[in-house]
Amino acid sequence: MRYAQGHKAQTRERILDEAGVLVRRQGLSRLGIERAMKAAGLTVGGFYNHFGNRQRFVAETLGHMLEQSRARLLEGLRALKGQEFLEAFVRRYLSRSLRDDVESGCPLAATLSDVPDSGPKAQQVLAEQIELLISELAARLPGGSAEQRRQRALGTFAQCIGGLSLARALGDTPLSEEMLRACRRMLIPPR
Amino acid sequence: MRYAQGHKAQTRERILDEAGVLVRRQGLSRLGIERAMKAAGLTVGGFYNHFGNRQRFVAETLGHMLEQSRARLLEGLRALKGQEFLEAFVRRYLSRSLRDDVESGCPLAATLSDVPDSGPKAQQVLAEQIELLISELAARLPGGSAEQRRQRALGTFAQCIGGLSLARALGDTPLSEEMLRACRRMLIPPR
DNA sequence: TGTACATCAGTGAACGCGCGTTCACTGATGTAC
DNA sequence: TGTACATCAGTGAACGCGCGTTCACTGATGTAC
Repeated sequence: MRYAQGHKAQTRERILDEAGVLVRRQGLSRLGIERAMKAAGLTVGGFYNHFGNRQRFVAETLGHMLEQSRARLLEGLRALKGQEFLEAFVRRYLSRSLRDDVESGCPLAATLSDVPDSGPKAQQVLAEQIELLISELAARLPGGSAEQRRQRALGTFAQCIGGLSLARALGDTPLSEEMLRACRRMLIPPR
Repeated sequence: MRYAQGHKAQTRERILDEAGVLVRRQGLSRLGIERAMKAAGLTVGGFYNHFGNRQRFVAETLGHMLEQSRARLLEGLRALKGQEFLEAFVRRYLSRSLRDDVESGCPLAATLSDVPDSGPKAQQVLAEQIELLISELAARLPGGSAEQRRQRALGTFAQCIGGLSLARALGDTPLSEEMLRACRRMLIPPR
């Protein structure tokens, strides 16, 4: 081999990392090959040494991003259970900081509507990642049976995603703040 | 004047109608001038007789679409109030038919993430339309004070949007159905 | 140890394509006389 | 009533640009002898 073992794999990882940043900023559909390569310190031509074509690249970037973001979303919450976990998760998700920190925040909101146009592979990756997140939520949420907790996980997550998407789209308006607060209160009723 | 009064205005309306269909199918960011004009039975060149540039066109299409869709969303529900209204609205919104009927269904899900990149005018239009919908919901939902009903409207709507977006992105998977059902149940607790 | 060769990650120029925008033109209609 | 002119919605070709993709090439490294 030409380089130290894993050099190519490292480069590939770096491209995916940088692509993830671009996608968070501008959405899946605007992910450009030249821009992603440039962000990784490379030129366009080398792209096809790592990825078959743009569609496969998009699907891989999506998976890479969602893996990272799922880990970050649950970071430090692994010890919590029940009501405590619910409150911590919702407060983290529906926060001004997650709304404004587009680059490291949750990419799902900026990504969901582009997935159907990004090919079946991307859709499959999305379904897998959501399933994983829902399972992890369901395992920690309060509630009775496993089925009840799973339903709660689905509903809670949908409201988080919807609230965050709306708050981001509403930008700097007062309505944006109001939206975050209303969703938090609905998911965490004051005791 | 050259044509019967209002001819130009009618053409403009037709372009916006057709553009709306395209946006529902492919999202705001993929709205192309040539395609929109062709769909309206015209050629590219005439576009600038009606709209200043693409960005303004996108904002106008967004407003046009959201006006239409708000009317359709509340159609036939104007007489209902309180719990009855809530149930009817949620059942209509979080249904398989609204999920699959992308072309006449709610365009917000396919549009939200593109708005920040579509200029300040588009963002303003979005905020106005959401405010209108929230007000109409708040006026009809069950609950105590006006403030409480407004919060409920915000939260309910966020969950509807989130659930629909996720269900659409998940496509034909079982998870998609599950998502719709869980959100419906969470918003309409069985009595 | 030294030399020739093979490998292959990355380069850089070129391509065809779709896009937003511009612009000189057309031709049907309304208006002035 | 008839004729010449003005208006203007719509046409169609052209433009520059960014994009995904291709491909001949480079040059640093590992391997064979």
